[in-house]
Amino acid sequence: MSNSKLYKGSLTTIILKLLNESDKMYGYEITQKVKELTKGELKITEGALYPALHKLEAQGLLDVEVKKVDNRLRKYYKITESGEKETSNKLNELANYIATMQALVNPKFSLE
Amino acid sequence: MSNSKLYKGSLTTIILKLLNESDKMYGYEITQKVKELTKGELKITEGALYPALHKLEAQGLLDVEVKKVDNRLRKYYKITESGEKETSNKLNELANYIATMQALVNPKFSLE
DNA sequence: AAATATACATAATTTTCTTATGCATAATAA
DNA sequence: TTATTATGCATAAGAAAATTATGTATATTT
Repeated sequence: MSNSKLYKGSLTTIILKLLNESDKMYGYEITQKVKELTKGELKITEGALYPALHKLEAQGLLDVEVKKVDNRLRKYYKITESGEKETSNKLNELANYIATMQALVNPKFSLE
Repeated sequence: MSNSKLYKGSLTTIILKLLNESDKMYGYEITQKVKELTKGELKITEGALYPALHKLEAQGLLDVEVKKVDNRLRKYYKITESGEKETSNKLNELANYIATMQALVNPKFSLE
């Protein structure tokens, strides 16, 4: 993730959320989708993305399937059942974090 | 910062924002204020806080003044002029980050 | 023919945290 | 009265999660 420098820790949430919504995606596709959805605000770097995908796979949150398309390899990732649960956890954490930061930074929002 | 695990990079923004609002604060006071404002959601650890304060001071964003109160030392931090500018930058970045994440994670929010 | 896009991967480094430890005084609880 | 908790600062070791720099390879566009 570049062009934001901020708030490391959200990449996993982004990956899980995108894969939770689509049947399957491959790495490069994820980088393009994020660029599109954020109007270029967020650019996921490969150095961050691929290790993150490998870790999620190792944790059993994603399954992988390799396919050859146009003579090039693609590794399609698909969310598992426990990945779906973790997605929900991560999204809750994110919502909670945003609420917390707004309470801190914007006096108008107070918690509870 | 503990009890949240989330989103490294926000501590500096929090410190600057709090100091931008009050005349001066000391480290321990900041930890208590954050705990109070977030209803215990966010607990800033000393291991994160003090190095962060030292760095902000070294960058010229904060000034420091040592006082002895009740026979104990307190290091009061006060925001500088360039600290005020940086606060505004950081708050914009935060607002931008939140908008970006909502666009990614919540289909209802789209950028622009 | 050269540059850009597609597609994956890893290593070195940096940033920013957590955890652990250390020192010291004041206030409260057992 | 003694032990614990609170107040107050600090740093070192380690972990986590990025950035930056490479590397390989094919396809497409300029």
